[in-house]
Amino acid sequence: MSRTQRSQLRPPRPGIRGRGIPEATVARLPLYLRALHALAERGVATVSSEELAAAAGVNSAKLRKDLSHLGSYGTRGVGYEVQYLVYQISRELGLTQDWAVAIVGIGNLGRALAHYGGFASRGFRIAALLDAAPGVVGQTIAGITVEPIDDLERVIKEQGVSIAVLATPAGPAQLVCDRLVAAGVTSVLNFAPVVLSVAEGVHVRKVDLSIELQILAFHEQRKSGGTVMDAERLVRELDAVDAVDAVDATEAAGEAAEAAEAMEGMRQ
Amino acid sequence: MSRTQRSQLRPPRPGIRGRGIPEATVARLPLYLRALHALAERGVATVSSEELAAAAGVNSAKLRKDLSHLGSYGTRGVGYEVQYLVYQISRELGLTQDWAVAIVGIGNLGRALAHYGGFASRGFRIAALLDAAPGVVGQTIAGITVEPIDDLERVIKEQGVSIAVLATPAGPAQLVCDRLVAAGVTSVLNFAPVVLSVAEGVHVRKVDLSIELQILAFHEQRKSGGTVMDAERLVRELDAVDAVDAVDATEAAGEAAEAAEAMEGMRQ
DNA sequence: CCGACTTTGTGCGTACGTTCACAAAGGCGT
DNA sequence: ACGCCTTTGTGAACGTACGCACAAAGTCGG
Ligand SMILES: NC(=O)c1ccc[n+]([C@@H]2O[C@H](COP(=O)([O-])OP(=O)(O)OC[C@H]3O[C@@H](n4cnc5c(N)ncnc54)[C@H](O)[C@@H]3O)[C@@H](O)[C@H]2O)c1
Ligand SMILES: NC(=O)c1ccc[n+]([C@@H]2O[C@H](COP(=O)([O-])OP(=O)(O)OC[C@H]3O[C@@H](n4cnc5c(N)ncnc54)[C@H](O)[C@@H]3O)[C@@H](O)[C@H]2O)c1
Repeated sequence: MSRTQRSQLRPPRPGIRGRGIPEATVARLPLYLRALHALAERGVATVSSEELAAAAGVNSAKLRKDLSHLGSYGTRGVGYEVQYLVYQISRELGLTQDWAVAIVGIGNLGRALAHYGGFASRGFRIAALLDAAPGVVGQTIAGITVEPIDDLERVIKEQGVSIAVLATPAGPAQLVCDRLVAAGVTSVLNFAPVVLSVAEGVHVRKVDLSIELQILAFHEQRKSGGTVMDAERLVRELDAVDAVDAVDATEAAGEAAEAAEAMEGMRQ
Repeated sequence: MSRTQRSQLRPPRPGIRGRGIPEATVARLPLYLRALHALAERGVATVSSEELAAAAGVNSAKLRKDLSHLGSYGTRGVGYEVQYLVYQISRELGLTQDWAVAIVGIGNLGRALAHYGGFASRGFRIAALLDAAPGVVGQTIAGITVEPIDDLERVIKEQGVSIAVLATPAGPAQLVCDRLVAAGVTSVLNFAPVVLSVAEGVHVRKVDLSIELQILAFHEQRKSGGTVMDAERLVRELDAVDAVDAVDATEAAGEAAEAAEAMEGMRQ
């Protein structure tokens, strides 16, 4: 058919020769790091992949594969040296240097973040707080004076901020983000419930509590809606549908587990 | 039915997961929902997958596939009816009913969450606040009185709480979680930097701001050394490296992609 | 120095997720 | 009534992630 030879069209760009660490792995490294810190504090010198994986709540094979992306840092028959591994992961994550972080939007959330001590201990220094409200600007929070948003560009540059936390309302978020990026910020942690669009090369991660709750609600509904997704029953119904081959077979199959059909009538 | 009469070619058997919606899709539905709400507020009646995808910041094919898991709710040549889609997604996510949510640990973060209005508007009713500190218990926050942690079981049951937000320090988190689950909670949104272990059937989602920052730092480190990460340039240089396959790649390439290689030598 | 034992690092099969591309569906103008 | 144009829904290719299972590598007691 006409659709085939695509594989030749694109010069294959396979894995960039080992250097690129999978995103999924990167997301787990902080987890390992935390577990390792806890072990180090307890004076543990050496840990096996099995133990560390248990502490981090992951499969041990996955942990080993993750670590193998950083290099061969384990000793067969023994495990990993805790201190050494802490250092290697820290280095890989860029935590051996200090990062200046700015928080923009010092409301309920921004305030809580500013007070939180868990950042400094990981190499993130809160270098500036910014807000637009006259009542907020000038306040001192956790030892830092809130600066006016008009000074954004100056503050970002003076402090060498490259990572910003965005905690303004949704409305001004994109605008503020644009200014941050223009001022030199290249990573944004966004709490505002909006999809930010940024230039290529700028990294945005979002934290959206509403979304998390909605995902939980989805699963919650599954649980309460009848018994726990009875697989047997579902199969039986699908088979029944196959046998009958009724008019709306597809739809019935699609909605087998529930009476969405009834809802259909509710529309409008 | 009025809607469709899909091709008879394919036996209606998408697999044993007739009703199972992929987790990745579930995670995006709230995003679509938010975009749809915004459209509805602007009075838009109909939207194409292309437009909606842009608003949600995803690929349009992905959006269509996601929606196709809910049913065939679009009209070819036209798009999706906004109101109808809002209803269908809401129903799928279980947002047509009200969920009673408890927040445990009313410190910096718990307080911010309690004050946040964005939950109620999505069908999440904050039904209880719980804390252990005598100074906090009895306070009224956002119209709700903080109850003592000793009353956890009673409160959870009285209010019919099935979703809890855990915002205590890391130390007591697992213990509190166990009590919550024992009292009937089956979904937990965890802010404490610990890996919670729960019985099967209980859903835990975690929000960890430190981890998010560390992931950003990782990417930030990759960028620094060059100016603004120019994707084209990077690819060109990587190709060069591949071709040469030598230890001494260009300096710029070394910084961008081969940094870890050099570090490799530093070990020991 | 050896052989038993432990644990790593990874090949491989499988499952899941993403994206492309297009036939089929349906509206709409004429 | 018809053909054009837009857009959906989905098959298929591709890519990424996961976890099992095991050979290789190393430790350690004797
Ligand atoms: N508080 C929560 O628990 C929570 C939960 C989920 C999401 N969020 C989101 O996080 C963001 C912040 O929430 P919040 O509860 O702190 O809101 P908030 O209203 O308490 O605080 C917002 C702060 O941003 C400031 N601000 C407004 N416009 C600004 C601008 N242009 N530049 C700089 N600062 C500006 C305001 O002065 C205010 O201090 C919101 O987008 C909210 O939707 C908050
Ligand atoms: N504040 C932040 O920005 C932030 C950021 C990332 C992570 N976190 C995490 O979120 C959690 C809460 O952070 P926070 O800043 O609000 O801390 P916090 O110390 O301000 O508040 C913790 C609250 O939990 C209460 N508490 C302690 N033990 C309890 C128990 N056994 N039962 C019930 N309540 C108990 C305390 O009385 C206190 O009110 C912590 O685990 C923290 O690591 C917070």
